Amino acid sequence: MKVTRNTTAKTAVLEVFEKSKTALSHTEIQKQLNNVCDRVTIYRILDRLVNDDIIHKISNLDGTVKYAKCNHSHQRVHIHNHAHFSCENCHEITCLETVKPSYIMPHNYKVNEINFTLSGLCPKCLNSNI
Amino acid sequence: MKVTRNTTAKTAVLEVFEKSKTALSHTEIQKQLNNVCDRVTIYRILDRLVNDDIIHKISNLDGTVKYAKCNHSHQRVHIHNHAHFSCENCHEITCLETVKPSYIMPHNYKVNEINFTLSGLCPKCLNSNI
DNA sequence: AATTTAACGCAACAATGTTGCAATTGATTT
DNA sequence: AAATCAATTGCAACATTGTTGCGTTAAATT
Repeated sequence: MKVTRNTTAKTAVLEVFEKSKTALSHTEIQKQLNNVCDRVTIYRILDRLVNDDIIHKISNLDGTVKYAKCNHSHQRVHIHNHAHFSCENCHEITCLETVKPSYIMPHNYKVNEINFTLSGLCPKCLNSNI
Repeated sequence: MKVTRNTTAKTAVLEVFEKSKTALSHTEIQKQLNNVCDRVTIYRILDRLVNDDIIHKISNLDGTVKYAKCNHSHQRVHIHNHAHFSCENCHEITCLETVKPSYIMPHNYKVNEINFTLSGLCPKCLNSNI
């Protein structure tokens, strides 16, 4: 098996995630990194972190892709089946770790993963009367 | 209010949707149209059809965007809150019109729209023992 | 048939993501 | 501490996807 290394670029990316309470796009991460590393390197780090189950990928309704740190606090095996909220006003994406949808599937489908994104107004924007 | 016109390009795009049982990406539509119109025109037609509530936009887990015809059969006012299934093997996306998730939201969020995508194996691929 | 303007084609651009390859550097071994 | 190995990086080049401006075309109405 491949050994993964703790490089300065990877550490820097992880710090950005640590500081952020919301999900981040590649571009947002790049801006915060301030030329710590190349654009391509960020893509590769994100790929690795997703593979290692350290972050997860979220694709938004408008087609944009964001990443967020996984919260492993309570589970041994991490499951990504929680919901995300996408604010139409500030465009922030937050994980709704407590929201787990229930649903009934037709027969003959094998479900491996679910993606549940709700959009509307987040508490912050709702309170400022948009 | 703007008047929308029935152009040959728009009719051709609608025919492609009519023939297809699954959701289609811009690229897939373009291939089926065989130079009926320009690439840009397809984008503009898709935008119009989404606005007119004739098709809906689905953004997939992997970041790809697809479109599918809306099924207005039983409702007056169309709601897009049904689930989609994305097959990991054949990459087809189908609407699961009957699947509607139930969930409980934290306070202070205003939900306008939901996107619920399940991925795994569709009946066709499940039966061929992948 | 004339008129109006929605829709179109084309070109050019912007954003996002990918790939190949030589150089670098983290981790391990000697 | 130096040598070794390969994971990781930077750079350049490319691919894909989506957008915008503008002059032209063609639906729909008069």
